[in-house]
Order: sequence, then structure tokens, then C-alpha cells
Amino acid sequence: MANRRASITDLAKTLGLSPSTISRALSDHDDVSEATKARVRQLAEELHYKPNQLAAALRRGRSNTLGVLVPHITGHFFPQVVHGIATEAAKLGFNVMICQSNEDTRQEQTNIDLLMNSQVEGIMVSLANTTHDFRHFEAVRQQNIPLVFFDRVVEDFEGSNISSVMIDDYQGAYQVVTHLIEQGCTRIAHLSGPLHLNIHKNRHQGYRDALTAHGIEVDEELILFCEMNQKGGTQAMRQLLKLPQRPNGVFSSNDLAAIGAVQAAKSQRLRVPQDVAVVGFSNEMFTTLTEPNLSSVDQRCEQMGKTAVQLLQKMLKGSPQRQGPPKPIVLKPKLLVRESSQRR
Amino acid sequence: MANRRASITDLAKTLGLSPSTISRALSDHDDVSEATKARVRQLAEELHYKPNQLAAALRRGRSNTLGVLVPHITGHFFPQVVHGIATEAAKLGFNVMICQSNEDTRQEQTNIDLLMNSQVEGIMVSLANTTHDFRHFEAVRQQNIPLVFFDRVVEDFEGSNISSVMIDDYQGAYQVVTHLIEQGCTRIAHLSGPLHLNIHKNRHQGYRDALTAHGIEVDEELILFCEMNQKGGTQAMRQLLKLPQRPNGVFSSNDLAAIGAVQAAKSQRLRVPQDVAVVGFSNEMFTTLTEPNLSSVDQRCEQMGKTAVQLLQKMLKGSPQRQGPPKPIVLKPKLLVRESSQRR
DNA sequence: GAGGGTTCCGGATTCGATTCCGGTTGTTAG
DNA sequence: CTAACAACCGGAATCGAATCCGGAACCCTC
Repeated sequence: MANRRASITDLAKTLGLSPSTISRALSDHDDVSEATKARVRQLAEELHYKPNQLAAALRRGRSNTLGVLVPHITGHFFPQVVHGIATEAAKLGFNVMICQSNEDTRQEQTNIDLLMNSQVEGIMVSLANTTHDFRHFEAVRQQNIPLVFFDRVVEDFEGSNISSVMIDDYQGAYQVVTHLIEQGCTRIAHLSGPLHLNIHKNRHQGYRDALTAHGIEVDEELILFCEMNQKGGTQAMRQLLKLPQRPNGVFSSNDLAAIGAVQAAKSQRLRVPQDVAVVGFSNEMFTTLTEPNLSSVDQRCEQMGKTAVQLLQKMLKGSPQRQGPPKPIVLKPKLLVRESSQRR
Repeated sequence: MANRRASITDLAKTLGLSPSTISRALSDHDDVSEATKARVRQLAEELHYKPNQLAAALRRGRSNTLGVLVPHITGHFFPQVVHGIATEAAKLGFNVMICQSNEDTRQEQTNIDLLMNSQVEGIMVSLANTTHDFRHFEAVRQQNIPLVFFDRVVEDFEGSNISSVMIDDYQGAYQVVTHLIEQGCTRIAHLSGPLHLNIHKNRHQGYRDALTAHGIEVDEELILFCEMNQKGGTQAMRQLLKLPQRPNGVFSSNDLAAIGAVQAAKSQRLRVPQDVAVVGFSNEMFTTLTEPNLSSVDQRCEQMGKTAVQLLQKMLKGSPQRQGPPKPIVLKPKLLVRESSQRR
């Protein structure tokens, strides 16, 4: 038995009413008597009737669905953000459609198209790190589909007329370096990723500014660009320890490289944090599992996802004409001091 | 300018053709001349025409969307599986809609309804751990919507007539214990979670059977039920080390507790693996970051997601009448021997 | 040049819900 | 007793695409 779902006309026929009345009854419209409403509701219950969202969405022009496009759903950060997004979206009654760009601009384009064709009401994007051309977002613009970037945002786009949510990387880095200085570090190295990514750029700048603000001259020798993983961190640290004047503090732009640095230091019989204090960035879950526990900066991942959804909803509700100029939302990061940088 | 998207009728009008021809031209139907196909395609290009998936889905009765329902998108496991799902779904041309039950049966029900109303073509579910009543899946059944459970599956459901993907926890545990025995461990302890969860039950059984198979009597004193996190592992290990005859090997049902156990051992000046060898389960990403690196069992998370999608697709393609009895797919786990259990 | 085939296209219908515009009752006021 | 109005409901159009059915135009053949 091909158990087709009951449609609104099925209800109409068995009750001897018209589809329009059924529709109105189910949406609790005033033009329907309580008596018939009750009848309709009861039958709907019996037949397990559920409105076809596709049809309703098509008619209304509202799909009740939000799109998410992330580089990938691995590691710590993106899953957390997606978690925040899904949770908040569910609370507001939205479905969530999810895509991965795999850090590839072409897939990013395809997925943006896909989401738009699926008539999502809004799109949240974190850019692939290979994306330098933003034309595919121009289309989203033109269709007046609310668009929010998070974490990896575009810098210049139509006069930076975009909504975005990110954390204050600069501020986070600044806090880290200040903390290291307060712990007595005098030569603070920095492990950085490529500066064309704004996260690294801003952390790098925060590092420099914090040093100068405290009267410490920036030593370019202490700034190393490496692969931001464990191995990269280890190699970079080895190099730093060969310097005639080795650093006594390290600020790494992410946690993995920081762990690598710690291990390199320990393998040379240096004590962390007494000889070298190390701080990472991202507050990955493993930071509390290593020895010593790794100081890091919390990125408020979940909050970021939540905020992105709320921002979208605001844009959806606001009049399309005048919803105010979109201003980037910047979340405050939180420095978490743990064993790797606590010198007492 | 309210830039409404171009529809198929817009194309029809400006080209002086009928919507049906446009539709056929775009789907490369034989009944349209190459000349007009070219004209249509060109105009479509110019107007950035993209078919409205909602309308097409409604008409065709196929939404091209798969639904995923997981307890949550946090930690290591579920994001990895979702990653696998999203990747494979994209490859096969499906969209993915994602929901979280937050380990709550009611939310699980609501989300199942939601997915069904959104006309997804198939659903993948990992159960909330509070779910003991499976009536909400009965509806999915009745609508003939393909349903695949993964990892947390239902045991008895309509004569266990369900599709599922899981890993062989029993086998994984068995391998671990065998490995520990081969490394010379004679007293092997087991840290377990509550046995009403099938993952712990099966791992526990694998532990017992592997011991007896190698002629070692199971010592109930060495089996501890604890919170499966770092702290729980530490406490359990401390207790084990107070025994008159302390264990020289530990198999923990997850990695976090294993790390806790390692730390407890190290804090009592025991060497890992020489004095106590430790193996965890799940192959969390931090297993390669601790000292020593933690031996563990890989759960094939991504593979699980991929397999779930493939299974769904097979069900979608197969004739609804005879697609064979759904048999559970059991993935082989992979023991990864690292420093914490390698004694040479 | 009549019959039979292609080739290419249009009209109308359909998917399932929403919604505009009316129309039929029944009630009440004048 | 009629006009006016409210309460309730139906018909039909609509969203955008897919598809069934049929028809015009053209070519070929005997």
C-alpha cells in the first residue's frame, strides 16, 4: 500500500469542506467557526496530517530555512559554531541546511548557488581560505537574501556594506602578550600563520602593538611563520631555541602549534612555564589535557553561531529598505590562563 | 528595485516561447531543437536564471534533501560523522538538513516531524540516550521514507527490520585486550561507562571474552564503572592503584577517561607504558598530543557518515517492494598502537 | 498527392498549500 | 419588510516548475 501522505484536499473531501477552509482552520483563522476548526483539527490528528512545507514555502515565498556554508565540519571551531547556529535556529523555528566548501572557492560558489536555489531565507558563511573573488556573493546581494559572514569575513565588499560576526582577534592577542609580559617574559616570540587570513593578521598586529605599548621593541627574529599544526610548531620552536638569545615566552596563533612548541621546549629540557611560557589561541578541548595545561584564548564559538542567526533574523524582520547600515559585530575573546603561562 | 528572481515564465515571455519548452530546453530534452536550446541557455545565463528547487521538488515529489538528526554537534564523534555525511551527500547531489535532539526524546520527535514535513527523502538518526519509545519512527516507516540509524541504534523495532550503521565495539575491545596481553600485561583493568548504552556493553563484553579466550580469569575487582571523563578516569585509576595487586594494563572505554588514568598513574611515579599500559577508545584528536601518545581505537566516524548516506541512496533507488531485508552494517574498528601501550 | 513519420513546440494540468474576492446564510436595525 | 452587516465558507488564482497530450509543420515515399 503506497501510503501517500494526506493532503489538505483529502481532508477537505472527507469533511465535505473546501481546501481553503481547511487551510484557514489549521492556521486558526478568524473566518472559521470554532466548531469546524475542531472537526478539522480532529481529522488532521487522526490522519496524521502534516502540511507539506515545500508547497507552503512555494506559495508563501518563505522557506523557513537558513543556509550555512563552512569550510568544513571538522576540528573544534566550526562544529561548535554550527552547534550554536543549529540550536538558535531551532529556537526561532528555522531549519538549517548545511554545506562545506572544503576550503575551495569553486565549491563555495556551487554551494551558494545551491542554497539560493533551495530558497533559503538567509545565508551564513565562513569563507574558504582560497577565496579572493567575491562575485558569487554579489548574486546573493541582488536577490536581497540576508547574508552574514562569520569568523572568516570579507574585508571589502561593496563598501564593506555587509553584516558579520567575528571575535576580536586583535584584542585577544593583545591580552595574551600583556599577560606574558606581566608574567615576566621579556623576549616573546610569535608563531603566526599566513597574514592574508585576517585572523592571523589581526593576532599578529595585536602582538606587535601590545609589545610596543609596554615599551618592548619588536624583534622580527622572534616572529615565525609556520604551518599552524603540531609539527609546524615544533619546528618553529626548535629554530627559536637556536637563537643566541632564546625567547622566554611564546604566543602562538593557534593551539596546535602551541602544543608543538611546548613539546619542542620540553625535549630540550626547558621547563614550561618557568623557562618558556606558552600561550595558544582557540581554547581547543585538548588544552586541558596536555602537560602542562595550555593557556589559550576562548573564541566564543557557540556565541558566534547564535549571534549570526540572531543577526539574520533581525535582517529578515526589518524593513528591507531601512534596516540600518550593517555593522560588524565583534565578540570579546576571553583569555584563559592555565599552567603553561602561570609562573607561580 | 525589488529584484525578483527570474522564473521560467519570464524566460518564456521574453523569448516568445512557452514555459514547457523552456523547462525542456533546460533539462536538455530531446524534443527541443538545438537552436532554441542555445537561445534558452543563453538567456538563462544572462538573467542568472536558477530553477526554484522548491517548485521543482513539489512537482516531482523529490526534494533532493536528506535529513540528519544527531544528539548534538559537539565533541569529536558527531561532527566527524556529520562531516562524512555532508561530504558524501554533496557528492551524490543531495542537500543536508541538520537537527539536534539535545539528548531529549521530545525534541527528537519534533525534529523527526520537522524533517518529514520538509519532505526530506531520507533520514539518518543517532538516538538520544533518553529514547526508549520509538513510536515517532513508526510514522517515518508509514510514509515509506528511508531511515538509517547510525551509532546509537534501536535494538528492537518491528522485528529489527531496520537499516543501521555502527562499528563493532565488541571487536574493537577484543583487539585492545589481546594487544595488551601480547605486550605482557597480566592484570588488565577496565574502565567502563553505564552498561545500558550498547557501546559500553559491547566493549565490556569484548574485554571479558578476550581475557577468557587467553586463559586469564576475569577479576571483577579490576572492572570499574566511572564517569567517562578525565576526572572519572583519574579517580578510578587511583582506586585501582590502591589494590594489593595493582593492574599493569588498563583498557578504558573512552579516551578521556584513559587520559585521566594515565595522569593518575604518572602522578604516582608509575611509568606508562612500562609499569602500566593504557589504551583508550575513539581515537580523539588529542590522543597524539598527550605524553605519552595514547593508543586508541579508531571509530571510522567519517566512514560511518559516508556509509549511512550510501545506504540511504541504495534504499531510494531500489524498488520499494524488494530492496532486500535491511541488514545492519558493521564497520571494522582499527586499533592504533601508540606510545601508551607499546612496550619496547 | 495522400498517407505515414519526424521534429519541435504549446496548452492544460498537476504538485499542495495560501489567499483574494466573493457569495450565502442569519441576524438585527430602521 | 427590507437594508445592512457580520459570520462562515467556496471558487479560483497563484507560487514555479514538470509533464501528458496533442497539434502544426515538414519531409519522405510509393
